[in-house]
Amino acid sequence: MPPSSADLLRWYDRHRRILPWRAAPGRTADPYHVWLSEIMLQQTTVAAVIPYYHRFLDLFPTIGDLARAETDRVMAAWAGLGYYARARNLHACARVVAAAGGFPATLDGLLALPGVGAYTAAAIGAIAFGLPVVPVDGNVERVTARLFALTDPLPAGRRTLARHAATLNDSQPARARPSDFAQALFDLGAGICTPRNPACALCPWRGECAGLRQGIAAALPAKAPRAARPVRHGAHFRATDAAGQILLRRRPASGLLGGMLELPGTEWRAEPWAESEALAHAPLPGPWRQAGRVTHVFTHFTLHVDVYSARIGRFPNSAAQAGGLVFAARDLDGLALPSLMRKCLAATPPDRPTGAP
DNA sequence: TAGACGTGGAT
DNA sequence: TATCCAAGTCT
Repeated sequence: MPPSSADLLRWYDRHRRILPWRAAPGRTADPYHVWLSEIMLQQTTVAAVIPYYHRFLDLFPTIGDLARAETDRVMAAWAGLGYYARARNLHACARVVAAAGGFPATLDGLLALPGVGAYTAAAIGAIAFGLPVVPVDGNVERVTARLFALTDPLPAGRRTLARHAATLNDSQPARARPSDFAQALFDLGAGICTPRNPACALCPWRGECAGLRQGIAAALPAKAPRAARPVRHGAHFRATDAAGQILLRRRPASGLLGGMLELPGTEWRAEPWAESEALAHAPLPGPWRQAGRVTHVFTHFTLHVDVYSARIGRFPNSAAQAGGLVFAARDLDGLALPSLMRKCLAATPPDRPTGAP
């Protein structure tokens, strides 16, 4: 027997989560709010997103404000959230949408926007425009795998999962409330059908769940084993001048931490850097001392950074010519510094000026 | 298709 | 401490 969308919606009406980007019952959400939240929520927890979401709406109340903002302001507001291509695409998308006078209300139109893939297009379509589609995110994959007892490991089994998920809204109650149905699936996955220790006894679909009936629900979806995470090493340099300014530079516009600021440093490679070797990459003559060591875990490698610190009287012009950017240390909070670089700065309190107490 | 792409919290 | 995980997209 297919799952009853009416049962899920009834459960949702009693248990739905209150979230800043959600419309009040019976109201339609603002497409700008839905889109902004969906981009932020990609591979990111609700708890991490909420403060960023509020800050963005404070800084950029409308998509026009976001479109007109300088890129670095957007990157700075995103700093710490990770996956910075999302911020670059967010800004590009805002410009496209603002120029067009609003979001497209079709799946194909949404899918053509920068940073909007199959999931996000469906989510915006269902939530903001009432399109009768099922957005398939990690929650919906998990619910679907368990409901139909689909045991093919991810990511290979993704096609099969999506095909089954697309049938979830086949019945009339779901079709009548596409926005609520999509969000009901999210809430079910986040609150009941959780990755570990699912609360099957409380599930509105417990009677129709093949995974529960077969006793395999908690083990689904199966996932292919992951590759081991390699280790890389780097060195970065914190130079502070007499005025309390520090020297930064801009990373390339694409790739890892693309478009963000960083302390000048070496490349990141498999072999550790000997001190003498690292110092050859210092942006200034020094004198440098190793002031800290930072470990940072990225998705696909672990990075160990030796952080060197030096206080010099005044930055030479050659530093700026080499792409160096000078900022007051007290302004660092508002800069486009990724978490890795904030760790490096926190690990190296600035050297005291000679003679200071 | 598989790998690149961040971060912080939970277990 | 180690591993997993979170409303994925792009190449």
